[in-house]
Amino acid sequence: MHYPFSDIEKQWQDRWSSEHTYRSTEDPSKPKYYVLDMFPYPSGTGLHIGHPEGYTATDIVSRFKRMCGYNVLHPMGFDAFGLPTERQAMVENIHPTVITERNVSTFMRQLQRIGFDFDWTRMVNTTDPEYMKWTQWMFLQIYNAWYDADKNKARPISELPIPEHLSDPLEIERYRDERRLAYIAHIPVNWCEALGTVLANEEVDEWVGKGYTVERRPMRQWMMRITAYAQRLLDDLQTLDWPASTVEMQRNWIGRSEGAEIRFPVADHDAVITAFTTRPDTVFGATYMVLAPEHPLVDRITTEEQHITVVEYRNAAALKSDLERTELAKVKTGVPTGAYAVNPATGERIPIWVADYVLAHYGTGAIMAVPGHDQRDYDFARKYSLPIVQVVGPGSIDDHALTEPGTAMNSENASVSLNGLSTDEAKRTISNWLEATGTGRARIQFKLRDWLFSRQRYWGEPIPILFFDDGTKRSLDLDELPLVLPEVEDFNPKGTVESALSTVDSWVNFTDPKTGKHARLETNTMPQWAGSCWYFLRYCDPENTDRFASTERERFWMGDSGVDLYIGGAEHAVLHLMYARFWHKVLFDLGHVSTAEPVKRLFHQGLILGEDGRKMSKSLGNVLNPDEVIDQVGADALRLYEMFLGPLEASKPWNTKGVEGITRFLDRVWRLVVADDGSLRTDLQDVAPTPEQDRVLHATIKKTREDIDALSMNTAIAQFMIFVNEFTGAEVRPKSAIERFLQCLAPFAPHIAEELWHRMGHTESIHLSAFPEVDETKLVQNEVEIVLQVNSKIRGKAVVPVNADQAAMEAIALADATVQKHLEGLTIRKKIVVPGKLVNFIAN
RNA sequence: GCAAGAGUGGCGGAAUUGGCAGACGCACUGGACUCAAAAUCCAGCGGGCUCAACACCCGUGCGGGUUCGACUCCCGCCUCUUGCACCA
Repeated sequence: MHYPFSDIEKQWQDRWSSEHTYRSTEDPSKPKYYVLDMFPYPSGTGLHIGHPEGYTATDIVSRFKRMCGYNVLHPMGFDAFGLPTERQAMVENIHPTVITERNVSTFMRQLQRIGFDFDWTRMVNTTDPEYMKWTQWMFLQIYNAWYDADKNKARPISELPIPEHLSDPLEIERYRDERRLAYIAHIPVNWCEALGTVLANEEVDEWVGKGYTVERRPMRQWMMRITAYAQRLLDDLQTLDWPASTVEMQRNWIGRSEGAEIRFPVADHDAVITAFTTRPDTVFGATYMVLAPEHPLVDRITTEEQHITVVEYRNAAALKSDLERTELAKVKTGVPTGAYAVNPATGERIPIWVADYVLAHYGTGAIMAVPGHDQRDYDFARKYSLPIVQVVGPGSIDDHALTEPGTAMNSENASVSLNGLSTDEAKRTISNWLEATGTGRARIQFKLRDWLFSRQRYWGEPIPILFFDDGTKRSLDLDELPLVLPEVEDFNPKGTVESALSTVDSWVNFTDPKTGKHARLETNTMPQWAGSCWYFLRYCDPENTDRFASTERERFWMGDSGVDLYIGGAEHAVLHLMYARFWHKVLFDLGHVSTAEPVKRLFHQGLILGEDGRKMSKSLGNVLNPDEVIDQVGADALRLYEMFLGPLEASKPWNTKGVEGITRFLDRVWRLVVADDGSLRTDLQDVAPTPEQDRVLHATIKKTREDIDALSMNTAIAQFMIFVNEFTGAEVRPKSAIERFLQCLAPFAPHIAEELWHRMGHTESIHLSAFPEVDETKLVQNEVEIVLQVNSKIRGKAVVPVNADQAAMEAIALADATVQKHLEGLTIRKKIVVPGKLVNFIAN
């Protein structure tokens, strides 16, 4: 029969809660450890089986660190703003606040059943007005800041030098607005009519996959100037202990490329086309130019004859989705504008085309096409019979473009020659020439784009900006925050580009008490990412009403390296983790936080797949509910099983038989201490462990310590099983060894460990006890088994004293019958002796 | 296409300054206990050869290489997963 997990788990959870066992301490004499989970979105479906995986891992680490004498912060909260709640509210016709409360309480109940050591007094909820207040305040910090490129940091907008020629307040305001880190722009965005909102590029796939239609539409939007931080976001990746794949993804996302921008005058026209290229050394081979269909110069330079063709082409391109313009469109299309540009290097007139293989939002939206050395340009030139010139050798451009570096050729004019130079030299030389002649300059281009920050939804943080009738505006002061959402009758999409907030006239339209002027409030709200950019700061000091967190407590917990360990899914590798880094850096520049990076060590747990090896989903019917698993086998078994399944970072399938193996193990642990009748076992005695028992015990302590630090929970549990196998077979079970084993087990299976600890006579919680130390002397073995080899093949084994010298080992090896057999008739040419490992005779 | 990571028994997985491949668990087989079953306990469990033991041979995706010795290091492939994808 199973041990009584359902009784003891509930009982200990209640007792830990009433005794505040896991209340975070802030003892300045002890070091701190901040271990963080990515907080969940409280969906209506409740916790799924994947949630406890990462949470259990952090729970183990936090319990272990607490037992090692650290002040530990292991908090939990809810990322509760977002579209699904609003949609659920619409379906059920209940206010999102109520839905959120309901979902949060379900999540909390489920989390508590698993026995996590979260300090619930520090719980945060992004929709709580007291939390929102600081999200809005931080937004305004960003809004009221500009990026000082000289000092390479953000500074308050009040410190922005205003050019002397500006005197009109509106002009000064515009000058500032153009430099704020949060600003309004009119750009094409992903608009979803059915959802009634714009979506971030990264969100589009998800909703299109669910059958929604997303179109590109130019709209007024709030943007975050994350691009100002591109270089720092890239550089600081080196300081982080993050998964290589995530660092790589962020690097790609930032997409730094070095090159030059080159100015091409339009022939017989005053316009100039600026093109960005990473290969300025090939400028002599630029035989045509291409503008993106959306490029602002297209209208100005297109000739009368080409006008209709170009307009038609542009309209067709506008209707294409991004998918059609990229993935599906392997065949490039384009039309000539009829205009010509002058290649500044060759002085030749080259035709200007419009083609949608050039993206409006990257670089300058225009390229110099070098078909000889760029495959895309090559394909296009071949299709439309444009000239192809080779300016880099060696090799032939008969079949394809030569994109590799080489030696410049055919690249000479009256004032500069690249001929004979390597690609690197040629780049330097031409960049200097461009600069000297005013036709261009070296430049670094990033792929990263500014962050689209506004949503046209109800269920998000309102943007605290007032617009006055005279065209001026002001941001709300701290004493006016939080700006809370108004009650609405109906938050369904209105088919307009404004959120449901715009329908609440009394909220939107009012007389500003501070200025006495008539004002309109911004009706856009913030995206879900906003609240998750800084929640880890709020955990440090969640009750604070004067600041998002006091300086002292922020410094105490964020220390000099920020969050010590952050565990969450890899799906946030670029979005949340990039946004949060940016947000944190702005706060850092403005002096509000003490670290340049929020998270020192990051780890992604893998997916738990269905028993069939496929991703769990409702439609496949392979979804598991943690509540059911706990009902059947208990929380400790659920925790242990999820950890034993395999490496934390790997995706691995659930296996019900495997769960049985874990329950069997826990039953064995129970029986190590408790007899069938429920009393303490009589063979549990105050005796000294045997040397072998001591060795297993200390190996277990050592492995537990090492494996928790390495997040290798599965191998620690394997060691627990070895311990239990060893001690189950013992006639007498030394109490001291069993107790120390329970302390090792405690972070993993907190309930059973606590119960047995108390049954063995302790009155204090095992989770507040000091983690056992390793006695290395107990691990030293007197004798070791070595391998005897002849010509590198294993021919025997021998047990030798651990300190046996080479001669002794050789002698033992030579005495082995099988070794002798294999050496018969051969001469030993070489002897390899590795102390404690092997003896190898090379003979022929 | 580019980038990152992975490939080990029937299954999940262990093992890295190069030194006994398969720890631990699951499944399976046998035994003990039982009238019997379940549970529990004990033992076995990569493949080949062998009645069996000893001995021997093969074996970490494939093909090469370095080395006394390679799951581990190097070169070239194949497959899978994830991410990015006309980024000039």
